[in-house]
Amino acid sequence: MQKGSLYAHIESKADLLWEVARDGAAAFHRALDEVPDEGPVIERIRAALRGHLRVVADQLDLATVFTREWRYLAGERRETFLAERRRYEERFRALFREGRDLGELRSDLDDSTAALLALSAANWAYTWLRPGAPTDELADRFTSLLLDGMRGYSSR
Amino acid sequence: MQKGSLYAHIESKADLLWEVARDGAAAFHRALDEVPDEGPVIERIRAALRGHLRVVADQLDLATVFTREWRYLAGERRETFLAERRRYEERFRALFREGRDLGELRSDLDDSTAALLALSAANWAYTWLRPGAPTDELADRFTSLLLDGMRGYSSR
DNA sequence: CTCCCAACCGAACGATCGTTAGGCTGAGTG
DNA sequence: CACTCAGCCTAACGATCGTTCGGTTGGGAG
Repeated sequence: MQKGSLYAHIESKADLLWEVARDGAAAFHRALDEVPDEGPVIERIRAALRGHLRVVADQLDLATVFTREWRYLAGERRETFLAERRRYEERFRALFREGRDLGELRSDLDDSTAALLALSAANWAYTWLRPGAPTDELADRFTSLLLDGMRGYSSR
Repeated sequence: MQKGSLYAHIESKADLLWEVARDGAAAFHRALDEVPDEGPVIERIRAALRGHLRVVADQLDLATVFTREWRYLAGERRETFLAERRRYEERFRALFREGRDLGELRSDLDDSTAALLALSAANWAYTWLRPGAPTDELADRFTSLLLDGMRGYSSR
């Protein structure tokens, strides 16, 4: 398809970015919706990381816009998008907070730092994950390291 | 300064990118050079993370090129840069490997996953860290989480 | 005082980018 | 069969980008 033909489907380049950004936000939130809100928090964290990495590998274009290209959005669209992004981060943070409050994670856990560390790893994946790569195992390795750390031995 | 005036100092835009990419690689390697190669591995990991985040906060432009914009390098320059980048990652991985082999970290540690997780967090920082931010404390929070995990209690 | 030289300005060039508009094609529909 | 319509191509427009080049400025050095 030639570049001009694209304009039979979109209004402007900025509109296209906005559409893709919304699709990306929806994809990541949908992945989080699949995570049960009952059961062991540890399993839910694992599921959330799996879901995120799946979106990255299966819809790399969406993920790239969601994680980086969104900053070329302008004005109100940018603000609206950022609110969705913050909500996504907050949903992640809530997982860690709940795990701590329920006694499944250490009582002195800083949920902001925990979410930042987990989401940094998840977000950074868009730079090197290739489409179609198997990601569940990778997500589980991350989860295991995040939960049990590098020092001492696993309690599982 | 007008855009044209820049060409009194550089040959081309591509050359400028190449210079900055080399400066960035040098800055990150120099930060790693400051990490002692003796002493507890755990302290060296902390120092390495501190060093990386310091470069990000103090030289955000260099860090941005080192972590993302390098991919607009072409041909041989790109390959040369990527070799330096891989060497940087390998130096990180070696820290975790040594920690495992010396018994300071768990014996079943996957040093590749560990380095990937730590460097993902360190790299992602360029998207949100603002220049001049205090980073040592952040690096230490990351280090603590990575070492001891979110489950159980710290052994320190 | 004159000259030099580094550093920047200002205008212009071709190339690329975002966008528009008109035309072609081919698979339905009546 | 004529007609529609979605989907693509092609050529062109103004704007921006990377780059060049001659000119201007403001300090030193002789």
